[in-house]
Amino acid sequence: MSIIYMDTETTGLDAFKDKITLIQIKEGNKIRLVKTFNEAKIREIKDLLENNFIVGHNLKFDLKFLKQQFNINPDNFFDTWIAEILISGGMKARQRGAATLEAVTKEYLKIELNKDEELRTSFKGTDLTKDQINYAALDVAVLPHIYKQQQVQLKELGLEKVFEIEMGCILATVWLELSGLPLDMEGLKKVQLETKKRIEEAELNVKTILKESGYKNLDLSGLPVVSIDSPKQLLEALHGIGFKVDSTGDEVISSLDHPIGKAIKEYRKQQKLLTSFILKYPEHLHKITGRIQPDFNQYGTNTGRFTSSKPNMQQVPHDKSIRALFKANPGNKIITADYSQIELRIIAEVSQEPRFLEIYNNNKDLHRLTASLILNKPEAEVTKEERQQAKAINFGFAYGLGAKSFKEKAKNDYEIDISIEQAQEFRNTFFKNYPILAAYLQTAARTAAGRKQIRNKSGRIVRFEQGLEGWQYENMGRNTPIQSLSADITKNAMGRLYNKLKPYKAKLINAVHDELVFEVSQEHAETTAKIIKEEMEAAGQEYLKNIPCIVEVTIGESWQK
DNA sequence: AGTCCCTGCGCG
DNA sequence: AAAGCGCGCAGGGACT
Repeated sequence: MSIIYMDTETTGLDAFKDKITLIQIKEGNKIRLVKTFNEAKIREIKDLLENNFIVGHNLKFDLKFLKQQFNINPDNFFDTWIAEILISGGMKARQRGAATLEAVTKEYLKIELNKDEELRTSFKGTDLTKDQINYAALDVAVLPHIYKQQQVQLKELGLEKVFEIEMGCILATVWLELSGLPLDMEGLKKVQLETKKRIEEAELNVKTILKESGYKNLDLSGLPVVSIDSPKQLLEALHGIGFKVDSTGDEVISSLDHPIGKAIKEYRKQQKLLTSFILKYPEHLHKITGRIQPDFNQYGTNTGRFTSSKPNMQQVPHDKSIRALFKANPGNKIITADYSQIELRIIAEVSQEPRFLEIYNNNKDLHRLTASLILNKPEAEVTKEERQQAKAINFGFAYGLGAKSFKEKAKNDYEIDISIEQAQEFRNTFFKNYPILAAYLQTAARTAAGRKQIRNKSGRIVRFEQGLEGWQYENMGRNTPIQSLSADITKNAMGRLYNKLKPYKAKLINAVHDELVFEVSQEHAETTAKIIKEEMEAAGQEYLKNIPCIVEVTIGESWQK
């Protein structure tokens, strides 16, 4: 097997619509530019790429096109884009242009790549200019030097294992982006009408309250003249009924001891639902596939998490009416697979807090335990609401939430009014009952603040930006080892599942941090659900050595929570 | 008209 | 003295 350096030029960024116009291949000292694609040539390239080790920059892009257009499926590769971000400790994940081939070339070869926009987007025809040919050839010519130096870096930094996870995940990401999501347009139209009605009601409600509170600026029909969307106008209206507030921000609105507060919040909620979600999804239906085809960025955050955009499928509201819109095509089922409390299990694993370990090893409920400890009552008497509250406690306090913020959170999320003293008492009780966790968190926070970076259990390094306050590093130090390991587990699972689910023609339609969603034919639903559970759990169990990793799998007609 | 920043809010 | 972490996107407002 030899090393092949590869890049492609396309007519655009859409793997369904646009076409590959050029494949650049560097093998040994030869650079080949392939621009005609007859059957024999495709067979030859397929054979070459599928049976060798491919090095390329952001291979997701090329692999997506190669699969879609030519059914070429390389499976052994090194991605210099991911390597670069990994080596940077995730810093280059979010710095625009920091990990482009141009930037990486400059860093390792000290030369400027001619990446001017005009040239870059000019590969539409088959007759290439000299400039285009030079440009295209240079893209692969630089790769060996980058590859060699990155290999050394990955080794020196001890990043080989996590790099393997990343490489194993690339084809799963291609799979994810090519799959897309089905959207139930009929259902959507119904929800759209209902939501518009709710907005009208909420608007009328706000205006009626304004009027009844003595607001004077009325139109001919006797209703207040105000656009609730406009902070300026809304502020004026609030002044008009006697509130001496200086903004219409959420905190101000929430603190209004008046029915108008709730009314405005309801209006905003419904408005958000309509404009950010319901009206957006149809705009993203792809003309060719008839599905939503979001972008997924495999190294979207400094912690190694995916991000999703256009549309962001990681922020779909829990509302049943919205999730139900992602409905299986006829003859198919949707499989939703969730890691159960993965972050808290990771906290248990890395901290070795005995009470956490005991809970998970005996299949008990940590939120309930926390509630009972804090409220000082038997677990059996903990109500549903109290358990919900304890959930916020477990996450919040572990990651550095203070008493004051907890008080705010309790009010905003659960409409629970507690005093700051009570919040402080909760916090004290929490750490008193989980002393090993407390000790771990303190060490993690201090070490991270000192080093300004962490290394998690799979070896991933997360470096923090410079110039922050000490407490900020401490909070990142508490959270990052957990969040990043969770990301690694999910990526590990995705790689495994890409391989295991091949025979079943399942589609991976979404990836939401600790949740994977699939669409599969009815006949294979049970079998694939079983494999999904097994593989996801095995992927987690590689890191959770002392406690079980549990995945909850449901088969249904649509995406569900 | 396009860009940038801010706030607010959806998700993990 | 006090401070949970990680995202993307809509809308407003300021600016060019």
